[in-house]
This record gives sequence, C-alpha cells and structure tokens, in this order.
Amino acid sequence: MPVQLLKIVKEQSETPLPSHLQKEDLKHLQEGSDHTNKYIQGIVVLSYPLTKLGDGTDFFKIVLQGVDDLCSRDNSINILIYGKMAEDCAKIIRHGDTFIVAGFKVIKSPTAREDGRHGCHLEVSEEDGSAIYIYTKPRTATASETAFVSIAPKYVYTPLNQLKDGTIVNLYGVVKFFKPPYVSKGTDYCSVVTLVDPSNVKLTCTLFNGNPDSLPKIYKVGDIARFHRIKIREYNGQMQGITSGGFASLTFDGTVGAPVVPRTSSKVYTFMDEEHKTIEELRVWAASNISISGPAAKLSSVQPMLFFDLTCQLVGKAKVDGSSFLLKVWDGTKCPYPTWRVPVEAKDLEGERVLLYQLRNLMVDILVYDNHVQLAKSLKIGSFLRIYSIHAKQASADNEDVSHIEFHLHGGTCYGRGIGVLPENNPDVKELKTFLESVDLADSQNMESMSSVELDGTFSDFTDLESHLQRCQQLPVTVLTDHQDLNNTELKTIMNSTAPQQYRIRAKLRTYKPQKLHQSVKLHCSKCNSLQEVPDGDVFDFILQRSAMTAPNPELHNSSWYDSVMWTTQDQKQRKIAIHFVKHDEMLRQPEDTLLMIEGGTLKEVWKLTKRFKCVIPVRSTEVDLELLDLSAPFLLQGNVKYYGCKQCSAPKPIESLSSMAAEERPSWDPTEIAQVLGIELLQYVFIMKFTLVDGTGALNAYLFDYEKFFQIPASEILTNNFLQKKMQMTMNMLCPPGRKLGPKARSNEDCLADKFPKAKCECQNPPVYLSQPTWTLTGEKEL
DNA sequence: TTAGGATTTG
Repeated sequence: MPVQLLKIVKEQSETPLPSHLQKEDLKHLQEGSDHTNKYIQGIVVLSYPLTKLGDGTDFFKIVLQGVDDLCSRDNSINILIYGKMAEDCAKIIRHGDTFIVAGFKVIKSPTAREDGRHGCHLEVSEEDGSAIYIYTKPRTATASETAFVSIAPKYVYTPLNQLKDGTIVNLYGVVKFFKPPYVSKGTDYCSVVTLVDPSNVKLTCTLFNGNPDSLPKIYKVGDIARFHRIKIREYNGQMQGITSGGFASLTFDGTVGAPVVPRTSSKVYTFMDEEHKTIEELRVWAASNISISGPAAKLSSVQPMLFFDLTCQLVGKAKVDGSSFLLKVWDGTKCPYPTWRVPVEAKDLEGERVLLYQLRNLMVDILVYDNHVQLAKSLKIGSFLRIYSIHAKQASADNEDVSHIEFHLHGGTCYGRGIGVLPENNPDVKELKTFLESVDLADSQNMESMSSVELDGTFSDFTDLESHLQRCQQLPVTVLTDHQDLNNTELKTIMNSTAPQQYRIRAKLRTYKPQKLHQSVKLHCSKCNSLQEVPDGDVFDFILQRSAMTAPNPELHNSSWYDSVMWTTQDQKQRKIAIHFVKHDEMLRQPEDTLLMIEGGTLKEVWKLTKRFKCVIPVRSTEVDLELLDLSAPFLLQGNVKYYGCKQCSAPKPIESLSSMAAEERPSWDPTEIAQVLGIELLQYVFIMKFTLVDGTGALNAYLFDYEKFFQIPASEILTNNFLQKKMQMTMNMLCPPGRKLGPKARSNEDCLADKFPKAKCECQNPPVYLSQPTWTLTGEKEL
C-alpha cells in the first residue's frame, strides 16, 4: 500500500481527485444507502493510537469533523481504518489535516449514544476498495503549501502469462468468450469469462455471485475487463480464475475510440485517469488480435440450422410449461422464412395487446428452456435483450408443405448460450432504438402472404377481446346476411351520386373524430331531437349539496309504499340524511331488488348505495311531498349508469306515481318505465362519431349515431367503466392505428406506448376493414 | 456449493 505524494498544492480548492468521485454530505450518510463514487471530506480532530485487533489486523481510529454544518451532531464521525491502510494513515495523519475517503462501508455506530457523534461510522480497508486522500503539512513544504497524498492501494496488474497458483491478483484482459450470468445449480449466479491479453495467454474465469448485477457487465466478445482480487488456481493443468471475497470488476466497450466509461455495479471503484491509457492500449491490441465478428445476426439474415446472437426488444412473454418459456421479440427486420408461432393460453401472454398485434408480422417466438426459464420470466416487457446462441431450427409440421423456422434457446450454457439484458445507454441499443423508430410497419403488414405460419390457428394467443376484434373484421364475409343484396360500391361512385341511397362499401378508416373518445358520448332526446353533453360529476355533487341544505321533512316519512329511516351525521354540519325504501306488498325486498330514494346524501353516499341496491333516486322534501331534484342531476342511478331526463320535454309527476310500479308483482325497475311513470323524457346515451373512409377512389365522411352499442360497447356504461374505455381505445387503434395522419394532439395513446417502446410509428395500411356492422347507422357525406 | 467454454435433440 504505497503512500503517494500526488501534488503540492497552494490551495485545497485544487482538488486533484479522480473525476468520477462526488462529495457526499455527512448528514446524507445512512446505512444501506448507495454511496457509489461518493467521497466524504472532513478535518481530523482526534486520532487514537494504532492498535492490533485479535487477528493481528492493524486498526486505526480517527474522528472527522465536517466543515459544512458545525452545529449538527452528525457533523463529527468515527472513521475505522483496517489493515495496511491503518498503518499508513497512522504514520501520516496529524490533527488538522483534511481527510477524504471514498469506497467506505457505512455501519451503524454502536457508540453514537456515548460519544454523541454521527449515528453511523465508516469502515475503510483495502479489501473494500477504499481510497484515502489527505491534505497534510509535510515538514519539507513551505508554510503556504500543502501536500496532497493518497493512500490508495496502488493496483498492480499481472499479465496473464505470469499468473501463479494460489495467488490473488488484479488483471486486465480482452473478453474472448463469455457466458452471461445464469442461474447455477448452487445458490449463486454464475458467469464464465475467458480473457486474453497481449501476452497471448488465455485465462478462463469462473465467477459467482448471488446478485447477477455484481458479475461483470460483458455484452460482447471484445469488451475489455478489469478484475480486482481474483483468485488464481490451477485446474486440469491450466490456470483458472475464480471469484474471491473482495472480487470487483469493471468492463469497457472494446471499440477503439469509444468513450472510456466503466460498467460496474460495485459500490465504489478506483479508476484513475492513467488507467484510460491501459484501456486504449488493449483496444488497439484487440483490434488486430481478436476476432470480434461473433454470430450476431438480424432476423432478416437468419440462416436456418445455425446458431446466432440476436439483439432485440421484448414485446411479449408467456408461460408455456414447466421447462420452457416463450419470448416474443422483434428487431425491426423481417425473417425471410416462415417462422413458428408457439401456442399459449391468452391469459398467460404478457405484453401490450395493441403492439403484439401491430408487430405480429415482425415478431418472432423464441422458446427458451430449462435453466433460462427463471431469467426469462423476470424480464421486463419493452426491455432490450441480447439472446446468445439461438438455434434457428428448420422444421415442418405434418400439415405443411413448406418447412418453417423455429427459434430455440436450448437448456445449458454451451457456447455462451443465455440471455443478457442490455442497458438503454448501450450503443447497440441506441442504434436498435433508432432503427425500430424508423420501421415502416406498412411494409410488413403488406407482406401478409409471407407471414408466419399460424400453427395454432388464427391468433389463439391473443385475448378474447382481440379475437373478437378479429371476428369483427371478418363480419362482412360471414355474418352480414342483411346486406347480401348489395354489392360493394366505390366511394367515387357514391360521391358522384345523389342522396339518399343505400350502399355497401369496403374502405379503410383514415381518421375519426373525436380523438378523445369520451367526447364521443352524448345524451340524446328522441322527442325534441336535442343533443347535450353528459353532465360533469361536479354538477351532480353541487345539486346534492344544495338540496342537502333543506332538512328532510319528517311528516313525509313512512308511507303506505315506502319505509323511511333518518339519521344525523356526527360531523360539524349535523347533516340529516333520509332513506326511503320502496316496499312490495308491504314488505321490504332484498337489497338487490330494492328501489330507494335518498335525501341529504353526498355524491359518495349515493354511489355507495348504488352498489348495494337496485335503484337509487335522489329526492328532496317539500312541505307536501317528496320530489325529484333539478334535471341537471340524474333522476335515477342504476349500477354504474346515471339516467338523465330532458329538461325541455319532461313534465315530472308526483313521486307517488312510483307506487303503481311498486305494486306490480315483480317490478322490473326498468329505467324507461320508471322515467315514464315519473313523467320524465329519458335521455339516451349515444355515440356520435365522424369517420373518414378512403378506398383509393375517394374519401367519404361517415357519421356514426349509435344508441346503444358500438362493437358491443354500451354508450351508457363506457364513461364509468375502465375496461370498456380500454376496449374502445383498442378497437379504434385496430381500425385506425395511432400515428397515422393524426394531428399532434391526437397522439396521446402513441405517446403512452412510447414510454415502453420506440414510437409505434404505424404508417401502416391496416388490413381493409368493413365498417358495416348491422347495428350501425352511417350517414355518408361527400368530403369537400 | 455452484462451474471448470466447446451447441438440443424439446
């Protein structure tokens, strides 16, 4: 452990510390937090004599005073220094010196209560890769000068041809072969790395760690690795490296001229600027001495029967059985051969449905086996992977004339077979991302004839919803018996004809409005033909609050056809709530069959009641009767649906009119009937949308005015049902993939997908879609 | 402990 005089400085602001280190405040120190590449600085205010521990290790303790916050008790901290570093420090350190340490362990201080110092102490040793820097007054320096000294282990790197059995050494090498971390049969992850250096000797290292992140971050042959404290043993007549206690590694891109950025998960590492030189020299040596042209391939250049490494993005994954697991990946290119589809249960398939669908012709299925299953399961959708040594197996099924390619990642780790997750800043990932963003899905979609072999039937690995959407797209050829008499008409012909006439068309959906789908739902009065927005929940809340200001009239409680309960809230407002349960044959019904009226309730209370009871009608008391609230509020709530009445056309009748329904043997409590007996003109939820259709001969605007269901989605429920909203969004994405000729504001869904995936630039011509569901009423209009 | 480079056989 050499003590090195690094520099004589005039001012301590000229700190010649390694550039990757950053100062950490004492008050931010806590056990368990990450202090990677951080250093602590303070003044030595106390030091204890150098002693030896029971095992003979030197031990030196000092107390450091921070300079930033003099009043805090966290401002002084115990530093415990072990081994050779203790001995060296004890020789040099004097009170008043500035002490800087990096690569320390933060441990809860057992003496904090007694000594009143920081709740943690720092432990410093060579094994932990600690580095100490001291500003001290050397006897030889002039009064105005300070010596900047380092007590960092001066790492000596052993060339690979000078390794000796039984030693622990530091070394550099170029990666000639590696197995990415995999689950060993013991308790740890294992990675096997073969290094070679300019001595032309190879060293195969077997590295273990319980955390795969702690193993060297090697992504390709040709990377440069630096190992510290690796144990050398002889095995089968050859030197072998194996992890020892203090093992640490740094890995660098091996490309000549690439930035020298160490990859590591070590809490701390020393990497002085002079080490850049070593990396650069190894890069240059490797460039002419190592073949780094591995079996990397794009899907477009896959060779049947060979093995290859694939850099790709994970789109989907699925459980298959105990010993195999499915990964669905793409790299933006198209495999020129038919590829297999591994049948899986729809419920087992993870991944963004829309993307799985959109990328279906570019995605390939890779079945991984045995020891790779555990790692595959843990992969995150959207992450970038390098899958090593995939087998492109040629096979053919009984019912096929032509063979297809199956992609297998077989069990075992021969030839480095395995899966590596690449970080977003990896240069290959950056390049892939840029490429994926530029992919024109239209090309792949137009290659339907070249598409994958659907061994399992059509899309059985998609959800019911998607199967349903598939079926919807097939409706015209299979179901539309109503319109069989009509031939398809080109849009150009329609535009040149006079209205009204009926046509059947086949067209693509170019765009639709409104893009915010919730805006497509309106309330329609079939009597006065008015349309209005669905009132905001706040309006209802306001009306309820206002009506709660009038207390329920007790004289109206308990009639022949309802039972009443009333109570007062315990809060300051002392609000009175009354609930009137409508009876049947003078008996109360089961809650799920019961209609009730509520006075004085809040929005939340009303919603709660709708969960439990069949119908809820908000009412208020007058002097003589109960009555409905303002018609800006729903007059009836049933399940998730709020029913509104038309203000213009309704003529509310006394609430007692309901008693006639209650007297029925089995009242249905149908909203239409309730509206009718209460003199309410029921507003219906409708979808109002504009579709712009194109078929190559022209464009036509078609208007959808649909009362109840659009692709089996009820307009009345979509505003309160997340699942239906997603279903609608997906339906629209299928009919008109996002990103296609939409305005900037209409790309929200695309932006959301972009979080996980490169912008799904779907300039695709989706397969022609028939917009002719029998339930639709489409009114065509010529586009100007 | 595990693996110790050197393709599964699904």
